[in-house]
Amino acid sequence: MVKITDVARRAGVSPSTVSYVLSGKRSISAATQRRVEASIRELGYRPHAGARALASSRSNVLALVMPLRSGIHLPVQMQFAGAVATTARGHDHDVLLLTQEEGEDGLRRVADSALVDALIVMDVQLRDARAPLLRALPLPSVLIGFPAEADGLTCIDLDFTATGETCVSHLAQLGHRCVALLGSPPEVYARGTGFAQRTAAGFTAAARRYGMTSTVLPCEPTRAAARETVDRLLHDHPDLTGAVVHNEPALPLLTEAFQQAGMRVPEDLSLVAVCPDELAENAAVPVTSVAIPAAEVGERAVELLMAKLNDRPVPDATLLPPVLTRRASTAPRASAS
Amino acid sequence: MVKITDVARRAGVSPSTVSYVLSGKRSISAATQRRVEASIRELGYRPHAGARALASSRSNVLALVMPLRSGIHLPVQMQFAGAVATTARGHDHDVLLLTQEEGEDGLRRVADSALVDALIVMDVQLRDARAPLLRALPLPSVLIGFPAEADGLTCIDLDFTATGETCVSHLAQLGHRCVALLGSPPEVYARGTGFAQRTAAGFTAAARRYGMTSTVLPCEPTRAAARETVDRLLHDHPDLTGAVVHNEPALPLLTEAFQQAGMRVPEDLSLVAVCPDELAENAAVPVTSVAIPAAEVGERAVELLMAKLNDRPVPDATLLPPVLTRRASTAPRASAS
DNA sequence: GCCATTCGTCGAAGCGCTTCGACTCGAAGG
DNA sequence: CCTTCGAGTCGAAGCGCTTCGACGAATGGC
Repeated sequence: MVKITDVARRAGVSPSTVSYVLSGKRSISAATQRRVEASIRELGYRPHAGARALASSRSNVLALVMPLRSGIHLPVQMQFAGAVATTARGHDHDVLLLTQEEGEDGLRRVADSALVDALIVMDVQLRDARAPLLRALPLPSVLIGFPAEADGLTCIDLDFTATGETCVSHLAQLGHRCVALLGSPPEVYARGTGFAQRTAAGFTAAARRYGMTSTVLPCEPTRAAARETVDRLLHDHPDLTGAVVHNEPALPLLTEAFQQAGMRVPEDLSLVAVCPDELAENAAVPVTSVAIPAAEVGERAVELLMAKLNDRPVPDATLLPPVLTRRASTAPRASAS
Repeated sequence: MVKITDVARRAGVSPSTVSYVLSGKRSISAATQRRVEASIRELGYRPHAGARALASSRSNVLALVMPLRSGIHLPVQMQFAGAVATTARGHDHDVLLLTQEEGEDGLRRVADSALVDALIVMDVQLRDARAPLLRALPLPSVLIGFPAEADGLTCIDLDFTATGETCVSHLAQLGHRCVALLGSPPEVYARGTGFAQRTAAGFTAAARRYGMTSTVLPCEPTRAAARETVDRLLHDHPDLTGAVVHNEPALPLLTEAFQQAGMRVPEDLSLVAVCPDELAENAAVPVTSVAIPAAEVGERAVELLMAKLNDRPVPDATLLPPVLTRRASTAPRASAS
């Protein structure tokens, strides 16, 4: 194994000089710099991560806590993880994978043992037991999603309230007057997953503002539940012409259910989804949708963390604006039926 | 930060004794052991990972190289990653996430800097550029999948040859005489992804052995391609009564295409899939399938790595036997049509 | 009852790096 | 011309842990 003293000897300098070339923390003459860099290259030197961490008390590793229980749409998570890993590498950091299961102890463990410098926590619930812990830890962290009590924490997510509004607004502009939000299964709401509530709130508020009739219904991602939900919805609101689906796995099932109930998309019913673009594009009828900007969230999360690690100030809350892409599933309301 | 000397002082022993209690590398009297453990608990001591890595030249971290390009079925990957993380934790190791993109340099980097003790590489291709590197590295590694030249490497995967055979065998026992394998898109075969070839080989060999007529066709995961593939297949083999699908995203599309072509499942066509159980169970008609044992592969991969780290001998190749689960999509061939 | 072990513990020497103070040298300032 | 300063470099002191050899005490064999 080649070490810093080897590099130093070959370059005719002291180890500390090599270190300073590497870190840039002191000025080095151009000539020395060149010699040292050549020496590093020729020997294929790579600093020992442990030694570096010990001496500098920086491990250059971020922890990423992922919900490996399925449920949340996987592709979104993968995109997110990929963006985190890639962005972290761009800042000379690596990513340690922690599972949700490890819970608070896991966070404490990697923090106390100085395995990582900072934490990214995904799938944050409204009442998340990890929130107080993260506040107390000496390590910087970024949460994906917002707990009920977010002060003192740095959080980032798609702006779901605005997302609900955007969907309604799009339908309103097309002339729709009676709309519904088909959301996540009841247990997601019960679990207190903030985004579900927020979308519903934005949806309802915007509908009221536009003077539209609106309903919010949860929906299990099964064929039967989709069928039943749609039937009930159409029974209660026979003049329904617009629907927003915020439930990825149920999207195809609901589409199918609407069609079986005699509603053609988009002729009789305009459909907007909140889901990854990929899914919206590949549906039988491409669906107008607000994308989940997973990659951007991941990238921004890492940037926030890097800022915090370098004592740069960061905003407490980062809400990414929703972007609605029009596809074939929405159309102006048939003027007079 | 509480360190080993603090623990030692409070327990009335030397730091080395604390270290030996922690590692169990020397015998310690029960009384001392108890005092030290109490001291550790009371102070909430956690060894500094960097210091430990430096002194012991063991980081207790495994690298997991994941293909974050999508394509391969995501849920399978997630299950796999989850199993790796969980099993690693069971052996007191953590998992560092590397993306496929980082390629060989990434492997070299984490190896040379002693960031990790061992490597798990997913999505191995038949002609994988990383194979020679892994052979040369001083770190133990396990590959998920088999490269063409596998000697000197430790590999693990589902036994795809046996999988192809198992599917045929199941169909044969049900009386089918003319069967087809609908596989991955052509580019997967071209890329040299071993598992596709191996399934086809097992399938073809078994069909010959049973004296059955057999065909192998690739299929793109699009509605149009599925339609076309099925039409061609039925045109060329009008007496087809059994099909094996080894292409997760195309499974629903192919099922649909068969039905549109007038083949009811399982009355007219018995369908076997090679796919995660979850997918097979939730199809419109639950599909008889050979599961991809992602979790088991992940777990076994870590176990293999741990064995290698402890200088225990391990087999070069581990092939997990396929397990076929009967569901509603296969039935005896209609005796006389 | 004496020597040879074994058991349990300690002290000290690193592991490879960063960083702080100190030092040298040449340029700038009075 | 002497002082002051900054740029550039070095040496040494750790960072917190593991591990090796050594040592005293207890044990067992003869």
